[in-house]
Amino acid sequence: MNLFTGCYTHAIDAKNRVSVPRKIVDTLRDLGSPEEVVLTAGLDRCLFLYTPAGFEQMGKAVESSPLGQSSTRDFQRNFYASAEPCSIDRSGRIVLPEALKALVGITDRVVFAGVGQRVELWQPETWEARQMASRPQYDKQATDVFR
Amino acid sequence: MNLFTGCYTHAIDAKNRVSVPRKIVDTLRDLGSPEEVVLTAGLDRCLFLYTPAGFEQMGKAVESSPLGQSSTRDFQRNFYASAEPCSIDRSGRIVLPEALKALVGITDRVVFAGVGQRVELWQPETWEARQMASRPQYDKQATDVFR
DNA sequence: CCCGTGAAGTGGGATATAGTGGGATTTCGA
DNA sequence: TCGAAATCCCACTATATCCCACTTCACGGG
Repeated sequence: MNLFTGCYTHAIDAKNRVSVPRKIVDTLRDLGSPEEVVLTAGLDRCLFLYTPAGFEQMGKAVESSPLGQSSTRDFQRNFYASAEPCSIDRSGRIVLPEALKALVGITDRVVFAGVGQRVELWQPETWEARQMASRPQYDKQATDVFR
Repeated sequence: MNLFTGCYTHAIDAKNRVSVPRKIVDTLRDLGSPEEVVLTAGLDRCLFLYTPAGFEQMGKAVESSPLGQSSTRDFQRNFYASAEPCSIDRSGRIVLPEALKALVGITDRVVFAGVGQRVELWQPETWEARQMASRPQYDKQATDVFR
């Protein structure tokens, strides 16, 4: 399946390395990018992880927003300037850039959350809190989608 | 027939494996997915089981929502992060992810309930209670369903 | 009526691999 | 040329996966 799913918590070692969950790597392979990803500042205090192709496509959406608005320009700056390509080494790990770690408060462990077209990286505590807070609305919204 | 029906109770072993009822597997084969399914958090404290195709179709409804809304992002997170593809091994079993088991209180046995387009997985006691509670209103519910 | 056959569900041991840690080597800047 | 840092490479462990065997039950034939 070519969608990211599942939720996995992995440890970050002293060299800022973290294993990419096997299931995520499998999906990356299905998407044609088994060893290159792009990490960038996400929304709600997390990082977004895309395939290079997925990142470019997301970029198109950003481009099409009206440049006239200063908020658009600010967003573009964050989106592009904080983006970093990362390669997956032969033991299935990436190195988390220090700047991105600091940006979302990731310290020694990270949650990989598959979210369809993208993967999100969270500090475990932040992820937990966010899930707790949003779950009550989930059932309500879900009735429109499930059948 | 390409609709899921019937109700079966199976044991979960020490490795979190559970046999998929033969009748369910037959329907999966008719739907063109004899050995891959997607498990996800359902409604009313049960899990939903779909074919990969069925799951992706639901994803389409999710994709069309605006990423700009934080409620959309939260919904996507719940929907995708709680989903796991599972493969059916050669003895007809799947492994139930620990997180999903915990989410709906499944312990050592599970009820497979065929519900048309999907299959539901329940903790037996929860299933029983739900059936008990809703049975008396069956006739009344029918007025909402058939019209 | 009894036994043979096969399929469905279950249990357990052997093997593979995902995740992690640490040392060695290379690269880059001073 | 030297030192620090990043990268590469190998090793270990816990867990997941594969594979085989057993049991129970339904069915059918002798």
